[in-house]
Amino acid sequence: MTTDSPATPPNTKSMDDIMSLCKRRGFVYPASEIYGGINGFWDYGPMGAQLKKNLRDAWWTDVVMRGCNGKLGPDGKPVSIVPVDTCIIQNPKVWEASGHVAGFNDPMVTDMSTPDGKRFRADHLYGFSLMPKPVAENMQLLAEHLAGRMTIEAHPELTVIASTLGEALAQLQGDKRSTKKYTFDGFQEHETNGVKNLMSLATRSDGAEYVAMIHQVTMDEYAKDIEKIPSPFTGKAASLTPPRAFNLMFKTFIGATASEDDVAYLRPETAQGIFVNFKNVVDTTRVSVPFGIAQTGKSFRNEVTPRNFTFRSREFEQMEIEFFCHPDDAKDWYVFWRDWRMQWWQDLGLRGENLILREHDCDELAHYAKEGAGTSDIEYRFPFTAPGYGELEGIAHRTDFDLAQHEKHARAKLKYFDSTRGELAKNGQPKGEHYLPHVIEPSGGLDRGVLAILCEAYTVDESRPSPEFMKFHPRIAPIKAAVFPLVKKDGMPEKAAELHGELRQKFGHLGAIEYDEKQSIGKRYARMDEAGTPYCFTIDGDSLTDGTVTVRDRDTGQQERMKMEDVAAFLGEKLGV
RNA sequence: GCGGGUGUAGCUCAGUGGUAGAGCGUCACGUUGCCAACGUGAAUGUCGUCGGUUCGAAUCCGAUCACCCGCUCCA
Repeated sequence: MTTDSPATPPNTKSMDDIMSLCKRRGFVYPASEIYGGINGFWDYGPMGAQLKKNLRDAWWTDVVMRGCNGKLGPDGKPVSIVPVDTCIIQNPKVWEASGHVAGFNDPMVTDMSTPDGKRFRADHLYGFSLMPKPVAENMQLLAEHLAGRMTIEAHPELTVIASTLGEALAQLQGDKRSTKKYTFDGFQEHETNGVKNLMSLATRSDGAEYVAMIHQVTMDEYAKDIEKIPSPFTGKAASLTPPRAFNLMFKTFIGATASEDDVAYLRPETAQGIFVNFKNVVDTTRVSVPFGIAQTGKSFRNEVTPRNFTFRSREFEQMEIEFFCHPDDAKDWYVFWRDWRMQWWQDLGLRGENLILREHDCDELAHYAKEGAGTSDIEYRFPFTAPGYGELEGIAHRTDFDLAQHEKHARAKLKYFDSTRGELAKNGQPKGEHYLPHVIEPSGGLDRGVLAILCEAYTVDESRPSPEFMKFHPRIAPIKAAVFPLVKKDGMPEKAAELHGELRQKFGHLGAIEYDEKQSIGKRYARMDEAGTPYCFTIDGDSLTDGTVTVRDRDTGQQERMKMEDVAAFLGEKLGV
């Protein structure tokens, strides 16, 4: 970041206009639109599917096949990456080990008064309340209270975490804070409007009589009186966050009977498929640490609020690398990946100050990254986040958290034997070292990448005949080139069809090569501008006599003339092949 | 999850109780020798969905769904 340059204006492009173009030109459609759509899901049309494939291919080629495009790692050696393609559905124990199932399946409350922000299930909080006896004697009033139709001042004085009422009672009876001050004549269960409570007469040390109640803290009480509920850990009031349902995991059933015994989950990240195959890859493919395993694929999360076009959707595709290295080298590799991934996005056209690299502060680090060398985000300033930014890719030092978890839960030996380390033996060879590798995880969002590229490419220039156009980098443009006969006569269509066939044969594996003879030449150029086609080749009268064609550049509108036989070489160079 | 807004042709939108419209785009034919050219013609609508009020609903009422914005949330 430079400090003396003027502030970049926020991204002022209109998201409505971008979405409109995406629909009009077949980039993105609302999923199952003819049925009214479905919240949080989007489909890609012909243009979008090819754009997305081109981005995925660029990643696959540059990261996996070319090992960071040939850039040497911090150890001075070529970067080694191998791909896998693992299942969306894994053994449910995978997600127990990774922590995805246990912590985030139920409404959770976070206790901000504890140093580490303890989190517990909302329905596991039980409160101990006291009511003056005269009120309790009026059972009608009490019933109204229990049904939530009226409030009487009976906020819990004390809370505990328990999964049942009985467990709560046991805990409270062992808690000096209550037993020191009160004597009880025995708790009995009462049920009012389906709500079960334990109630007892209580006598305070000074002789005052109360009704004591142990009850589960209801959602209603959270909503109304959360400020007054004391922390179960510290006793402080006003320290609980409202219950939040983290229905992160998509649940499904294996087999036709669909019973609770057959529960499985759609993966919330591709990473775990890599971790559980770490040993397989090490044992079968002659890789050695440091090396990475890469995977692209769909993941699923029940987002709280899917929003902002495709930015936060419930089904999305990731491009993930888990890079395994010796713990001592983790810092170097973290820096390497962070910088190279930033460079990669820039090279695809996300230049300028709409793209930033942001190092996380300590307090926002994920649980698995606390001990690590750091986490950073590559963020893009989308029109809907401006002047803020939205995450495109996260680069995290995950330490050995995941491998350690799987080692424990699966009781598998995942330690790596590194024969290049350890003290030297008598013969001068290292003795080797067993260790659990640390992991640097560059995890990118493919759909978010596509969205960023769409937003970046969208350009309005009122001075052009076609003001609205898409400035895709040629490498990811879904249509690579178009061939036109200037007019539909005099043998021009035949000549153009010939060139079209040749280009399609040579470059069709990279993207579409279009042929268009409909309507005026200006309209055809405009159509291609809107689809983001970088080059248009036009056959005119001269083509028939001297074998030259014109090539028009999308961004400048400039034309130049070249020999027809040079067209393929020209386009190949522009596409970087 | 809460609050606000929007929903009519592929896109942008008009239509406030009485025949479903415009511009652009698309397609066809003609014209056209390089930048959304011109002429003629054509196709395209569960008016988001369901229900109610009414002789009659795109229009009024209710519910619901989707999208947008703000809050919240996002290991």
